Amino acid sequence: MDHEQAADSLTELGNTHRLAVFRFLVRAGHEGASVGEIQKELGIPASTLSHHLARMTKVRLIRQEKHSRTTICIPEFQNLERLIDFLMEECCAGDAEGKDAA
Amino acid sequence: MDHEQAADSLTELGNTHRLAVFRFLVRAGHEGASVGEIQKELGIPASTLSHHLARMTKVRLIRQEKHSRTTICIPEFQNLERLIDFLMEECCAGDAEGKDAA
DNA sequence: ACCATATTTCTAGAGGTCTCGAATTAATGG
DNA sequence: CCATTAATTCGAGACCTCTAGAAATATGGT
Repeated sequence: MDHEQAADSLTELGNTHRLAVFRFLVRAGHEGASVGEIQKELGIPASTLSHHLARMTKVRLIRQEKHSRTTICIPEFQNLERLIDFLMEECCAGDAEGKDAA
Repeated sequence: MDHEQAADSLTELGNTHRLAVFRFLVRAGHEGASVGEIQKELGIPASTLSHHLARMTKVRLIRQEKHSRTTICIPEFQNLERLIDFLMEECCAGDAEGKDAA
């Protein structure tokens, strides 16, 4: 994960709707959820939701699989892990005592 | 960590300058770094940097301690941990097989 | 072919963010 | 005091995001 990709991902997560969607998908797990299911759960207007999902897909926080009419959204768990690692990288390297003393 | 605070924190981290500053401070550890040191390291104009630091302080990603003329910035490690936990909460609860299979 | 369902694209207004020079405030040293 | 250093506040232009209704697209069923 490079700096720019991390910043982009964090920007996308920093929106109330997108964060709610992402967390819903994280809970849903590897099977994900369809756009319609997300809409029912969170009550976001379709066009707004589609816009947010497109943004999250673009930065690879999620991926979308189209099965005939329905679009399934699945979190990119590996990228979430990479993002978290990026934030904690070299944590407390400057501390006198043991590192990672978060 | 509630939803709104998480979203606010993520928004702040989602800016290239702020992310660079935050990571520099995470590396610096519990002793943090002064505004001047951050400026020297990252080469961000003073007014711009001050603006970004104020925003990060507001959402408690960092805290600022004033020692006479110099302002020391220190990451709020606990809040970073809470934020990360928030993102992973109930990860894969909907999966048939074991949870947290990120 | 026709209709319903699922989702995306278009559009546009309202509001927010980023940036940084200039001015300002505050604290220290001589 | 006066100059210097450290940092913040002000101001304004450029740019981006959010939102959601309306229109469009795509697929499947009958």
